[in-house]
Parts: sequence; C-alpha cells; structure tokens
Amino acid sequence: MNVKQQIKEYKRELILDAAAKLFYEKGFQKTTIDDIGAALGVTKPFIYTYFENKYAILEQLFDQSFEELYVDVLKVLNSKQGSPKDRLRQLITVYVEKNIERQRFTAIMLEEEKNLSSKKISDIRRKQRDFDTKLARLIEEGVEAGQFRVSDPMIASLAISGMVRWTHRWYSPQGRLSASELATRLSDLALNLVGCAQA
Amino acid sequence: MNVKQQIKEYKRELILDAAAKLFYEKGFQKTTIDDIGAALGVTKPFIYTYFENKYAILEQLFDQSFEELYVDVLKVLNSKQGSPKDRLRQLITVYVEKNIERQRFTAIMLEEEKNLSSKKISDIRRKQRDFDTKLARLIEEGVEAGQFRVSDPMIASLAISGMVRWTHRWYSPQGRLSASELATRLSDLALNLVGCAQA
DNA sequence: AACCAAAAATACTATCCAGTATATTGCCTC
DNA sequence: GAGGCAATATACTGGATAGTATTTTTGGTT
Repeated sequence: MNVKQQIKEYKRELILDAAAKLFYEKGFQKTTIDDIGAALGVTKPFIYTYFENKYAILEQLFDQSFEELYVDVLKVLNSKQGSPKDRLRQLITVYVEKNIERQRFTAIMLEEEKNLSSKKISDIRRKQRDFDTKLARLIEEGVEAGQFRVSDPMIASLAISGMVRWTHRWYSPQGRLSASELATRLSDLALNLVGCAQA
Repeated sequence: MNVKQQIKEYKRELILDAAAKLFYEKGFQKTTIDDIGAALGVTKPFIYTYFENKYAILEQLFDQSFEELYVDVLKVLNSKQGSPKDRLRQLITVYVEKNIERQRFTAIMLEEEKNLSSKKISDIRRKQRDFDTKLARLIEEGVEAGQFRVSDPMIASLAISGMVRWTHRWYSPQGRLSASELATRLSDLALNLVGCAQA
C-alpha cells in the first residue's frame, strides 16, 4: 500500500473514531454528518468522499468492532491446546478484556443494531450464533473430560456471554477494579458456573 | 376512578402498546407518531391529546417497564423468609420469567435509553444500582451463612444480572425451552456461579 | 331532534438534515 | 511559477416529520 492509500485509510479511521464517539454519546440517529464533520474540523462532503452514506459508517463500525471483539477469543476457541478448564479461563480473560477495552464499540453494537440493513443484521446474528455454539462445544468437551458439570452446555454458553457482555453497562475504568482484575473475577465465576471445582 | 377516566387510561395503554411494538421493531427514532397512529387506525392529534410529545411516550414506557420487571423480584429480595439459597433460586426464576414475558419492553429499555432526558437516565441507573446492591447483599448473606462461596458479591450480582438480561437477545418462544424451563436452568447456573453446592 | 361540548380529523407550518451540485483551495509536476 | 488535478469547502435542494391551528364529527343531554 502506498503513502496516498495509507493516508486515505488513516482518514477513514479518524472518521470512524469520531463517529463512534458521537454514536456512543448521542446515538446513531441523533448524530448528524455535520456533527461528525465538526468533531474533525471538517465539512460534510469530506465525509461523503470516504463513505457512501451514513449507514455505511455504521456498517463498517459493526464489521470492525465484531472482528476485533472476537478475533482473539476465537483463536483460543479454535486452538486445541490445553484442558477445557484452562481454555475456558483464558477465553473469558480475553473476552472480558476486549469488551472493556472496546467498551464504546460493544455498546454501539448492542444499541444500534436496528439501524443496519436486515441482511447485515442476520449476518451479525449468524456469526454470534457460531460463536455461541463453539463456546457451547468447549463446555461440552469439559463435561466429557469430567472437568465441568453442566446439564445444558448451550444455555451455559449464552449465560457466560451475557455475564461478559453486560459489563459494558456498568464497568468504569475509574472503579475499584482494573480490566484484568475484573477478567480474573469473571473467569472464576464462569468456572463456577460450569460446575468446575477450583483450587 | 369513573368510567370516563378509565377509558382514557385504557386508550393511553393502547397507545403505549402500539408504540412499544413499533419501537421494538424499528427503533424509537425511526418510528413516527404517524406510524403509531396508523397502527391504531387513528391520527396524530389523537396521540397528542394523551402525550405531550414523543419523548413522553418513551418515558412512560420506561417507567412502566422498569416497575413491572422488578416489582416481584424486589419482593423476593426484600422478604427475609427462606435461606439465601432458596431466595436466590426464587429470585432468578421470577427475574427470568419477567424478562421473557416482557421481552419487547426489556429490549427497548436497553436499546433506547439514550433517548431519555439525562435526569431520567440517572434516575433509572440509580434504581438499577439499588437492585444490584440488594442482590449483592443477598449473596453476601449466603456467604455468611456458609451456603455460597464467592469472593466478590457485587461482581457476582452483576454477572447474574447480565446472564439474565442477555436472554432478550437470544430467547425465542419457538425455541426448545419454555420460559419456566429456562428459568430453572438459569437458576441452576446462578447457584453454581455463587459456589452453592447443589443436590 | 336540537344543542353543545368533547374528541378526533384535516390540513398546515417550520425545522432539520441527508445528500449533492458547484466553487475554491492547495499541492504536485514540469 | 504556471498548469492541472485532487481534495475540500460553500451553498443549495428535497423530503421527512414533530408539532399545531382549524375544522368536523360524535355522542350525551334535555
């Protein structure tokens, strides 16, 4: 990629970041393209040279955010190294840390989904289901290995996701726990949840 | 309350229900007052005789939904009858069932909060924190009674709320579990989560 | 059945904003 | 430093919609 392209790409990123900040604060519908421009000290047509329309900004935000939220988590899930217990603990740790690090984006993903095209919505929901199923499969492996004790792995998987993704509603960096401390506590709770005896 | 007032009240309810349906399907900002009117076979000024403006509809929806979601749950939480274990199981059961029964409303509460006035937002968030704290207190009692084994009751409380409230994203009445079956499974998981040895 | 008040409809206004056509700036090349 | 092109701004348009002023309908009362 040459310099010109890189600069273009960088400007796109700046637009996305400014948009994410505003969508998080005011919501997608209440944010105008002029708002995004103003935040960047730039005018509307500037933005329209990088994105076809307002929805394209949100779409790209979803794509990137989903990718970034799950890419490392899925690596853990797809690796076959370590016991189910170790893998679950590591997965939750990464999952929690990503959720917190990208709090603004995970919040947008949960609050603005309705503004996507129905094609995109079903796309996202399918990917989410894939993840839920894979996590359920890991839990099942733990049950088969005698490490976990759960009657319904899919429900346990969904319960764990809820526990982790709910953090965006209440976690504050100014609170008493750092992201990694919280990750440890939620990992412990998740292991409890799947009936895993701990030290 | 005389008949006239009751009829007025009933019409208000019909408006709220129609609005909730549309807000759930299309989102608050994308729903027009004309849409709500059309859904009821009525015109805009009809709605404006019952609500001062569009935001007043959403506000009332939040007030009612919050109340209905938590009223029975808080009864369990405030009663001092039964062991922590029994009370937690009962609480989760009611909490899950309410979440599912009022799925549309709980979804709106999570997705449209930004459209409320900041006064209303802090009001809601305060009430939510009250609930979280009370649930944490119940868990603490369980720890003191030797029934639960949890190092951080507040985090456990938040984890449980996340697990329960996430249901609105994936539960379907057409799925394999009824609301009460799901309530049982999530109660079991919640008891695991707080380290409660089960039969 | 005629009157009147309340309920609801029709018809309108004013504003906001996504998206675009046109103009201007500024940078890169020779 | 002139010419030309790419990047960005100014200025505008059209459509949507919240909210309202005015008119019509309805239904209860005598």
